[in-house]
Amino acid sequence: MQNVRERLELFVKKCKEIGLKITPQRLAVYEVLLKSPNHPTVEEIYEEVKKMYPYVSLATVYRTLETLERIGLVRRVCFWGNSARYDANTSEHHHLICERCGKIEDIELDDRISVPPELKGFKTESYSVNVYGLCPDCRSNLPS
Amino acid sequence: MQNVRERLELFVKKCKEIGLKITPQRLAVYEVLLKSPNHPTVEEIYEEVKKMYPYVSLATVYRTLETLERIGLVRRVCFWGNSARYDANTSEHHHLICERCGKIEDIELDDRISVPPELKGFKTESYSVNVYGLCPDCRSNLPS
DNA sequence: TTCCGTGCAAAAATTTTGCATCATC
DNA sequence: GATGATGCAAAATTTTTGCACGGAA
Repeated sequence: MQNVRERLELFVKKCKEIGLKITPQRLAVYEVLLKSPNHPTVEEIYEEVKKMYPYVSLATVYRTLETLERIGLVRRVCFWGNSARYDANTSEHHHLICERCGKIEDIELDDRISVPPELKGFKTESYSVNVYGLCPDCRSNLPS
Repeated sequence: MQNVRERLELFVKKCKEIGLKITPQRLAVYEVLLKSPNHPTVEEIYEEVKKMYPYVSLATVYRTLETLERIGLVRRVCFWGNSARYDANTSEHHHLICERCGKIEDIELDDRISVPPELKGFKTESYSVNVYGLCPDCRSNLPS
């Protein structure tokens, strides 16, 4: 989490390279995502950004997320439920997903998978593993 | 694909066990999913089901998918884009996803990952690997 | 006959878009 | 000052829900 500042600076640098303007809203959205331990929905990101910029628009959040995704700083992860979730950790990493409530946590795995550079005509670039299961809360409240 | 019949029979059996009624709409939705080589959106499933049952309602498709998911016959896979996609292959298997257009294909991987039965308090049950890359079409039409 | 499931339509939730204004470069 | 980003509101899309009717058990 200490590298939030660094990563924001990288973001600024990248924006300048590409010719994107650096606005407080963009920085705020990315910062929220960087500081978020889980994988927030758009609505959650919006609520958080509003704490800093009360007049921000939800449309701006959507547009910013789209931009961040396009330049590769954020990845859309939508495993469960109806709304997309976002993740600022775009490095190779993995997820633990509760099949019951949809909770998502990042995990480390010891094993590696070797993916061929080309598969079914696709040029492969990265992979991520989703582990499904039941979270502690759902294990205790098992009804149904 | 030859086991569509078997799997429909399993479905019927499962419904009887649980006390769910067997309706033509349910069978049709599941059949469409079983025969689908890719991962259709709800709308696509609806269109396909309508070919057999022109008066079927979209709400029924949504409700049926929810039911199928609940009894474990179908999994929601929503890697990209805005709408959920469904997959009748609930066994351990993996996906190849185009980062540009969202195309999804099932793949086989030689490597296995050993997942501990318990992880961060979660009781783990299964996993799946998503490989990201560029599909053949997107590789040729590369304009960014 | 008894319920569960369906269809329809309306409502709710989510995402996108048009346009005038504002801020960054 | 030029251009791109924002805010607002409206539109489009996707998903859920209420309720009366119909069909499966």
